[in-house]
Amino acid sequence: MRFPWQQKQIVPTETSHNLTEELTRQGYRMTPQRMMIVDAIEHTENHISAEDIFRQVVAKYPNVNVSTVYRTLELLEKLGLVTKTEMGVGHIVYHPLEKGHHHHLICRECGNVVDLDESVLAPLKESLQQNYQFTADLRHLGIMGLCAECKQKSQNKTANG
Amino acid sequence: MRFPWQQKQIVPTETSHNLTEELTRQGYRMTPQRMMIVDAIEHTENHISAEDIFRQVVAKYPNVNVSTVYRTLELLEKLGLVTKTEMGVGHIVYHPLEKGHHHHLICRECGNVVDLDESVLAPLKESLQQNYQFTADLRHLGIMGLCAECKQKSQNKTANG
DNA sequence: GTAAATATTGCGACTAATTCCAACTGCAAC
DNA sequence: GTTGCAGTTGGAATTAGTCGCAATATTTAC
Repeated sequence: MRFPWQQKQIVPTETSHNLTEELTRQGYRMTPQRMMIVDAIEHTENHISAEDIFRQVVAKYPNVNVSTVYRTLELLEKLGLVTKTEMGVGHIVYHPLEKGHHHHLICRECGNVVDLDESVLAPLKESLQQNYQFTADLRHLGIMGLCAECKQKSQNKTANG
Repeated sequence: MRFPWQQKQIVPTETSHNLTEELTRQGYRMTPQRMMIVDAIEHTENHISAEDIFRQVVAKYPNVNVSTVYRTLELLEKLGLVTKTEMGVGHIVYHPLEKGHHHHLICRECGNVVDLDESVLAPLKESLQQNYQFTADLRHLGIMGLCAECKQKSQNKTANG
């Protein structure tokens, strides 16, 4: 019998190479649980919640515990391998740093998320440094607001009603 | 016998006039619970957490329920009377809008909070509107980072160790 | 006054996330 | 092999916050 983590699909793939290698290189163990968690993170299009990771891992190995997922995410974040982003109050998602870190514009009406290039926040970071001697950590930012479409709609509503 | 909410100190004061008046003006009831909650919000120097509000209210009236605090805060926020700010992931605080809305620079080392004038974020808001047609809601923003002092310290540590 | 309608509250169940601790794993030293 | 130990895990308990619902309070209509 093969245990789930011994199956082909959860052996580290090309894309998971970075996270796995970095973990082992720094003296951490690549346990089956961590393999499955890393795999889930790296096979997501963009970002993924802790809950979703847990769901995926549990499907392969039902005994895994949520706290293991959170601990692994905490470790990966500490090592600078994944980014934690707050997408609106209370909704936290993760994504691997190798895919580049950017920000998110989240529409509070339709929930749509638009990625924002890091450079847009550079002037703000500069200004905070200059005027407040504060080194802002702007790697994980979710900015709430209204997209053009929803703003249009809400203006129509006000005008008509 | 007088119930706690009938005591002088929780009758709406000068500063709580706005919130109380606005609530009643819009057809909401000023219940003893709401009086105590509003009172806590308005007698704080700057901002206050839901938990702290609950602690204060419970001290006067032990039967009050947490959910009442959260519901009242939700209502006040909906009416635009208080602002909800995320001070670092997972730590949410509230403050009355009448005291002016500003932003916060939160040092992740020492935890110090520096208030930031709204105008500093105006260029960013402008740029998001221009380049992304996105109307950013930047009223409640807590920016994490390192203050000058802690940055100095961390650089020394790296240099010596 | 009472009755009906509505607003608000308390309670208990639930979720996401964290923390503590005892048990387990892998590895090096003997 | 087995001992010791740091790293890691599972499970149970805890925390902040949310939700549905029945009970209560207030307002309005009579």
